[in-house]
Amino acid sequence: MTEKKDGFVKEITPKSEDFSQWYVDVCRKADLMDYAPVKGCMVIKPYGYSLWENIKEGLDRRIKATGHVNAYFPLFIPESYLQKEAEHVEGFAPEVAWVTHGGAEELHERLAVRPTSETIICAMYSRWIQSWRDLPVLINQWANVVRWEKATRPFLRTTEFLWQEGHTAHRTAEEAEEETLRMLEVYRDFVETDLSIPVVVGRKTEGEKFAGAVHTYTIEALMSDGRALQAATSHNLGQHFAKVFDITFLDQDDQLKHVWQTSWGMTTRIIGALIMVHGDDRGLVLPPKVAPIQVVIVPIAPQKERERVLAEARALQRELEEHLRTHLDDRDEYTPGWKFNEWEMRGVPLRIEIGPRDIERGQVVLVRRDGGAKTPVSRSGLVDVVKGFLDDIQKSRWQKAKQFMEENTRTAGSVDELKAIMEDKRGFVLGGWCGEGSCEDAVKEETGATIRCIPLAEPGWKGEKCICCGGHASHTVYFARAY
RNA sequence: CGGGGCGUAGCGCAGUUUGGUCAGCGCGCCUGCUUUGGGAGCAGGAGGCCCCCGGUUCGAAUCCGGGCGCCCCGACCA
Repeated sequence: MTEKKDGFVKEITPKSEDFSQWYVDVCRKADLMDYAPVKGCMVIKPYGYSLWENIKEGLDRRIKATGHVNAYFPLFIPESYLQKEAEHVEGFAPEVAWVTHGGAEELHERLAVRPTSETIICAMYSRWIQSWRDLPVLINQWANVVRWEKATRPFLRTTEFLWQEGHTAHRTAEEAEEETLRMLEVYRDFVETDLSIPVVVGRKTEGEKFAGAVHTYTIEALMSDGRALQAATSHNLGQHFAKVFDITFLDQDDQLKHVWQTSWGMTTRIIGALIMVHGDDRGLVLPPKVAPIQVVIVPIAPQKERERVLAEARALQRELEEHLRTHLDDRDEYTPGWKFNEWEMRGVPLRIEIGPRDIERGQVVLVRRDGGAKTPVSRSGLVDVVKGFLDDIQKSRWQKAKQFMEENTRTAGSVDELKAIMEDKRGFVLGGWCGEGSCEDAVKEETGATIRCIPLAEPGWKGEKCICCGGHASHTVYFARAY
């Protein structure tokens, strides 16, 4: 696997040869994660975790800017709590991990390791909320959750994963709906702006919505193998949980009422999306805004000039690190060429090479991860130039992904057409839908594609008839095979 | 839960068909010297419960039973 070609090392299975293997190779070669001893669990290694921290920071900032505060609820949920909301139990029961013993003693009531925190949080809200003056409650938590999955893949589906879950309670149905959409927009903005991943914004069908929700909104992204991935969801819970957990408040009109609730989340799965949207045959490609290292400096230091070059490289680093996440790779045991390949596999957006030749000319060489173009740049005023490059890389990631999504969004008038597209090209397919679950199921059975969402914005093409039954299409929806 | 693949040095693998100089290779690691603009070279060196348990046999990495684990692909989920 280590043979060279075009000067680049091939340690990664080409995408075109085996996409799944490519994905796993990138996860490992980019040093994002390692497999843990427990089935379906992984270690998020420092480089991967640093990426997650940057994602967290960008999203957390937006969550707080919309008036939410962070809190932390317990990992363990009494079984009886989980049982309260019928749809919710049914949805999560098959994948809950249970704690049955504390030390040697068997527990009187089993404890669920949270698969999501609606129930425990609602139980607390019912104690905290009494008056309309207590509303809205706008709380978010960053936590780990566990879902006992049968088939797992790094980042995309792991037994334990990290996420953020927002849980809010409101006075009116309208306010809850506004909140649900507000947070959907927060996700869209974050994913599109910081991750350069274009998404389709829409509502889930009854069959695809969250267990216990009135309805679920989603942002759906398209991976470079043509499969869709749900990047984040926002649920309008209505009063389902409020009723079973007895979350009531006395309103201004002296009436006792149930609150209206929402919940919304984004997970470490988004890292999988980042890999699959931007990565290439040489490895990871990271958008500068979330890259753990935005700029890596690789000194070209022949023995005789070693000290001189390193001194320059260090000066360069001091200058840049005030503004950017910078790393100087001054390891002596690797050659420059080795380092080039290494940092490219790890997706660092911009590399700066500095060697004796550059010092003579008062310049450095900038090399973009996307495209790999080498540009000599004057040493003076470098910070602004580098920032300009990073902005441009962020933008061009976006444009490339956007173009890919547009080119891979097709239309179908029948199940046969959809099926042909799914077998050949995949991607998003717009089609008419009558609104019946039976047609949704039949399409899935026949083509492997599910309804990813009913878009909120006009998709620019209208399906007149249901692609399945031929009846009147009440919606034009996005179909895709999904992760 | 179905289908496939795989467990031998830190990693990637060969060896298993046909039991016996079979504990091997590449990378990595350690020491030294020479090197440094796209994974450097030479020399020397360290490193093993061959996944686990049982059986067959004079003898098992290899054959037979039974476990366990991991990966991939499908169905369910973020």
